[in-house]
Amino acid sequence: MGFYDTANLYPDSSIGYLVKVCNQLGMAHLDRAFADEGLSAVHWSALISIHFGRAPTCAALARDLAHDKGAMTRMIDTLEQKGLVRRLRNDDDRRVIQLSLTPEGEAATLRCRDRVIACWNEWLTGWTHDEITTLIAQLQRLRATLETAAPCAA
Amino acid sequence: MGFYDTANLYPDSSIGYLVKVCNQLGMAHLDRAFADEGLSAVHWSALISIHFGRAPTCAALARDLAHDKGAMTRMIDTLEQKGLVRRLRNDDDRRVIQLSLTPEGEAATLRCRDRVIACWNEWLTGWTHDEITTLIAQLQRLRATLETAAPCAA
DNA sequence: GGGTATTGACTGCCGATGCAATGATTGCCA
DNA sequence: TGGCAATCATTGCATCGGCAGTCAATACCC
Repeated sequence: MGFYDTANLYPDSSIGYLVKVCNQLGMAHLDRAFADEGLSAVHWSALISIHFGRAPTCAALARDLAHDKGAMTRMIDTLEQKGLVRRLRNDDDRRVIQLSLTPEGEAATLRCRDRVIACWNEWLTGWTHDEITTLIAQLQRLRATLETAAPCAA
Repeated sequence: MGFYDTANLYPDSSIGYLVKVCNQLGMAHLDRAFADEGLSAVHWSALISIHFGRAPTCAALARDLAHDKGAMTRMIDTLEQKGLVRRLRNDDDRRVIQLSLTPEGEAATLRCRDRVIACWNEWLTGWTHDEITTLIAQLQRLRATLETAAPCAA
């Protein structure tokens, strides 16, 4: 019925395994690319998310990156100490703390973005435009499913 | 020249971001699915890799999963304490410690595999066979690139 | 054969993550 | 209005991951 069965699920054919390995390798590369900025790839993903205004709060940021809420608080702590992120209490909803980039944070985010673009363009050398947009669309579809998925059936 | 430029790199179009989120969400789901076995998704990925004989040693396992070598030693420690994995010194190359699954480890690996199959078939509901094999092929291609990629150009 | 480089397993250290619980604030509903 | 649930940020705790360094065994090369 489904795609996978006990005869065809092995690491090289498993989307989960491939996604995990691609993620680990890509993040490790970017960690090194950002080392002289004192930032990690996870830091940058938070900065760029704030930059695009898709996560004005700590909780929204955690959801956007599928990250732990508690860990996110501490990550914001360090980014704030570095002078890259500002916290601002919201007066309409006093539970909320608005996040925004400082000018230094904005500058660092864009510097890192240029490196990310360079890396990915290098990694995607030889790919056609259609192949890339197809991959993006499929990953978006998968993300949407996983975000709304109920706990797996036993 | 490349696919990405400063005008089109935003989270929803970024392969890196999508891969990261899909990985985090998928692993979190599987962590919960394996909870009653006392295993995590990362544990299972190590077990299944040993099961398929693609990583007879600790170092090879770390490479196969793009995992840290030191962390892998400790992970094997816990899997050995749980009675799922055996360590056996190799007489031909005395640096190497052969890894193998115990019968209990084999059984737990297959039980978890069934759940992984169920989860992924559910998540891929509505996908055609071609869409899935296309995604797998693209991820394999990306993995191969990332495995051999030199540090990113600044 | 001998010296050097490489590989494999392991350890200490630091920082990061996941989970659960807390306190504060708001929304909802009888 | 009052009580209950939900949301937000934060924190403590245990665990895990990445990095660098150590020691032993092997491979390579002159």
